[in-house]
Amino acid sequence: MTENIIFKALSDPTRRAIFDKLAGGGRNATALREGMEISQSAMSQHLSVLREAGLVREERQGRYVHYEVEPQGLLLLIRWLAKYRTYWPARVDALKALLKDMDQ
Amino acid sequence: MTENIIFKALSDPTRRAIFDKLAGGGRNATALREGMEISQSAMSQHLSVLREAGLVREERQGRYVHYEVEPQGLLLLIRWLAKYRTYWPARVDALKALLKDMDQ
DNA sequence: AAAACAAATAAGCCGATGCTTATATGTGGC
DNA sequence: GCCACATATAAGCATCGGCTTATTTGTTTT
Repeated sequence: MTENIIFKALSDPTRRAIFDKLAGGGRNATALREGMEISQSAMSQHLSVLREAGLVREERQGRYVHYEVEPQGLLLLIRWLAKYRTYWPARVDALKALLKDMDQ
Repeated sequence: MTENIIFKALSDPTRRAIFDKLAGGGRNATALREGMEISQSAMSQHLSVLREAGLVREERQGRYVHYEVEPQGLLLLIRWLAKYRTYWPARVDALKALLKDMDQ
């Protein structure tokens, strides 16, 4: 689960869209395809890449496979970004929201 | 300067290494190459990609071109990550350090 | 002006990547 | 067992991406 695999996995917009959908709630591959104009095979391959990168976890449930975001998945990316926090813009909405979330 | 261009730019390990070097201090392309076993042309092309992604800024200084990290560059990546903060592991060293930095 | 050096660009090569279609594997219901 | 459905995998194709070499552009020095 190297940093590089994660960046590669997230470098494709379709995979980021899939990840985003999963972040809104775990579901199976068929449900993921809804409204996405993507073949069954392509979806399966994308999910495989996301899983290899540790961004997604899967669990078989009967004849479906349930996918969901792996909470540890973004860790390396967070660490990578944190290395450069001297370069983060000082006042960023996202940061403020993040702070509010964490400050407890 | 779309999100996608940034992810693509950072998906290459050589470019992340270049960015990392620049984060340690701005310098020109020749200096960047030191200890990196990369051709002049390849370096120039990588820097071009980083610049297009808004991660790096350049300024001509005589016959050298000085490159440095563009402070706004990581903004979109930060925003992207912040979207998924419900999935961030609660106790992360990087986060704690970040908090300490920001909480003032 | 000419030579020397820094960087950018052009063109081509080749491996990586995302897609397609076709087929295989897994699982539940009849 | 057999069929239907969910997902994975194989194989091939087209495009993309990072590299190379060669050349061009820009700037300083003499």
